[in-house]
Amino acid sequence: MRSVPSILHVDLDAFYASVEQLHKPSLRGKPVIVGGVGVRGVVSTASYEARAFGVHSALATGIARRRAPNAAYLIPRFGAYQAYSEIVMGLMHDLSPLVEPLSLDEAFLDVSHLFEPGDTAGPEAGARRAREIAGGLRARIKDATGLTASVGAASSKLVAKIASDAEKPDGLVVVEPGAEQAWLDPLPVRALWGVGPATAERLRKIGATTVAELRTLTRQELVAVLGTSYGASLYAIARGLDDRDVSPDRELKSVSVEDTFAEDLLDPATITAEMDRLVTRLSSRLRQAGRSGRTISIKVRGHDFTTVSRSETTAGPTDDPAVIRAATHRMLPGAVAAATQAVPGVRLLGVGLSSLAEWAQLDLFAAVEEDLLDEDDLDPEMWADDDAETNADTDTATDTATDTDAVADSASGLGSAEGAGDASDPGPGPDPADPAHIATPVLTVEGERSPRQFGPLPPGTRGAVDAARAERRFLPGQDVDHDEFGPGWVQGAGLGRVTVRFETPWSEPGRIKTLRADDEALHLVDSAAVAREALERREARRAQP
DNA sequence: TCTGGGGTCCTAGGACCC
DNA sequence: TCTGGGGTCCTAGGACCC
Repeated sequence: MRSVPSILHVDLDAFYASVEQLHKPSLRGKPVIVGGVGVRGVVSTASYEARAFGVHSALATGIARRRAPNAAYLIPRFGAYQAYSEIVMGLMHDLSPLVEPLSLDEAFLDVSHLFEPGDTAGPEAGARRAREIAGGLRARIKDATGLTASVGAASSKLVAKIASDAEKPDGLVVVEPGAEQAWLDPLPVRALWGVGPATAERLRKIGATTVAELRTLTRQELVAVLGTSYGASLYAIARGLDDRDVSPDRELKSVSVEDTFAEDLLDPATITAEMDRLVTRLSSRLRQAGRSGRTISIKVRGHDFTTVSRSETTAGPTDDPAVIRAATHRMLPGAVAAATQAVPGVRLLGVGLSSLAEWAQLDLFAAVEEDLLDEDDLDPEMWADDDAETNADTDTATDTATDTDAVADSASGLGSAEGAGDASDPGPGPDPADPAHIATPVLTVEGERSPRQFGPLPPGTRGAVDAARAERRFLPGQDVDHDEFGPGWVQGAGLGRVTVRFETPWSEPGRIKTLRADDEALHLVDSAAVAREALERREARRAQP
């Protein structure tokens, strides 16, 4: 704990939904819901207008649609969010080298070095200084991106985090040193970081619903109910005792991918085939992150939500898809049997790797060869009954590389057409002999370095989006470009038609047109490229007198 | 039309070794 | 020939966060 409120917690308000409103002028001031739009989707982020209808994160999209039938339901565009996140994290780095990202939209920041001797004169002086620092950062974020950030400043991470939440959205709360306890006391225990529904219920049973009540419990009582580690830490937390440092370089501990299927899988061959696709996705993510690992885990969720995991630990680290695939094949039958014991049907499959090691990245070209081998490596037997799907999957895998490439590319200017070209081009796969192609994964690895510097890799709904792109299926929210009508976004699709709203982040609200889904003039566009153009135009406008 | 996808951390039991 | 205690690794599951 410090004598000044020099730890900031910065949290972008309704981040995904806010980026969508910035990018889609017709949605500003309207309820916007970002998340899974399918039958088993859940809400990632709801705009504040949508929250008024009782829609919030983690709510089933089906329920959200009943509560807010007129809201816009959009799939996440992670490329765009990543681009905005990098700008915001960059602004924080301008202020301090000690930035600890928690996600794309959230970070701790240690700004101790910006306090001068006079600022430690008393709690008021320290708070004043913190307010200046945080206020300046909020203004720069708004200026550079158009997004609002809520900031909490305090003498510890614990209090800063809760403070940032206290006056959301667009809030700034500074808790003066010495005032922490009085500030925490009236809060519900649920507000404490790490106290979820289960812990809150246990605490309620022993008479604690607020922090003040929690503080009346002895350490022994808490340890008895919650266990040694958690009980002791909650005892400290209730007293505002938290001396954790802001740590900028947190190691990645595991990498995983999973898919929930619109309809339960029943056929063992299909289950295995889906697992193989996940392994392909996982190994491409591992390669991008430059990691290998020793523990291979799978996850199977049955129709009734029974969730089973199995894992196997190898002697040495691996990122070899053949090794991972073989392990999943050994574990899958038992896990599926356990998860479907009561009710048949698999709703989710997942695979992950942990006990990670830095992967010696001595030979990037070897990684490229491996990449190509992977595609050929797919067991043809597995796909014998569905050739079309095999092709779609191959496109998906190559697309992943191209997609990330476009993210890196667009930093240097254009490249927005790249993604669109690739998406609509059903031509043959990349030519391994073509040096331009060899260069692609190398760029991908380099390109990932900057996001990783700031935070976790964008989560992987990429798989679904890439599949949609490969099949030229349009999903609501996606960026498109039409040769005649110009840029816009997909408002809805179905029955061979696509409804597009022709507007851009830098235009007035635009008009809707309904087009044929097979319209050759309509292309999907990489969302990261659109975001970068929006940010660049904003910067250019700002630079004018 | 109920429940995503990416993570982190903790616990508890069993195996194995000393 | 009844059983000990600690440390580490592995596995499975659960709580929690965004």
